[in-house]
Amino acid sequence: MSDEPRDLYYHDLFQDNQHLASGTGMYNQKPPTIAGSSAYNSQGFDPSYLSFTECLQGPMDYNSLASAFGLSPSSSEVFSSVEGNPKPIDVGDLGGGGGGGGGSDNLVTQNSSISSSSTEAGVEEDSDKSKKDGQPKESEDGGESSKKVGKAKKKGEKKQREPRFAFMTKSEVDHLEDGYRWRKYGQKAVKNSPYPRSYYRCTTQKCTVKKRVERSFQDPTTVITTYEGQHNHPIPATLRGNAAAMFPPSMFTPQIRGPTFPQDFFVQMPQMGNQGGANSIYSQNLMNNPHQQYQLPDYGLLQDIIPSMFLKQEP
DNA sequence: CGGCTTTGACCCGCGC
DNA sequence: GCGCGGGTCAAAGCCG
Repeated sequence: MSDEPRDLYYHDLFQDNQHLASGTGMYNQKPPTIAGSSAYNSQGFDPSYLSFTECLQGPMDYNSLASAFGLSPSSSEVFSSVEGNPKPIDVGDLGGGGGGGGGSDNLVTQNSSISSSSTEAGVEEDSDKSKKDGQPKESEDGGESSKKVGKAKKKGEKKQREPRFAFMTKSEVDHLEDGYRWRKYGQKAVKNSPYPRSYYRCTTQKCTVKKRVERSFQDPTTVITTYEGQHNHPIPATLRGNAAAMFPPSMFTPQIRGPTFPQDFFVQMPQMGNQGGANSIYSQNLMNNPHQQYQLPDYGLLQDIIPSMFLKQEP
């Protein structure tokens, strides 16, 4: 394990605003002002960006994403810049400082494989899934194990993950409404954290998107949500009129072409409201038009948030 | 009654 | 090889 698996970093806006202000490199930008607003355009935001949603369900590459966030397309630059920052944290630490520990596979490790092996991961993921989700209870052919989970998995086939991204929100509710329908399929205690981690799967057929939700043990008011995969469908129309209306159908043109999004990135949203509804709106706006001058009633301009997103890049 | 949550067990990768 | 921890399954229970 010499290949530094620190794939993912995030900037803790909640606690390190001051660092941001005096940070180095590209982070030497004004910290987001929730209530206020000022323009970040001058900071070099490129109008040619991709939406958050596109990250979820459409193809995109790191460079475009980077430029979208006003970061240099030069991955190494981004990386080093982040590295030198006040608080580079990998997702392992998020799970309540835990993960880091024994650490087995975390976002980081798993994704580094994606990063390095280019864009075929998605396919693998699918086939990998089909062994379970695809063929549910095959009943273990009544052979030996009657209750063992028949996980016939080919050895040698390394499990690959969909690209993921995570963001933090200040919220009292763990499961933030994001417009999609999720089914909880598991919950695990997080090592070194009093808060459990919940696992959700998109209930839409053939949609393999998953998400994990956990509360930061360092800041219990913060919820860490990690998405994995890309939605291949629009937001269920039945979901809160507001949410659905917010997304033009054209925005959901199926673009399942495998994970062309090679990296994980971590987004942190400052000061979310406490109500699911509020969070929902906020998130959705961000997801779809991260660079637009959305005026968020209680949280200020989205443009103030964008700079808080940042990327990582494995050299 | 269908869909969702809960929860214990199992699988698997990784570090020691 | 073993143990640990993360991730997933699936039966059972809950709820609208």
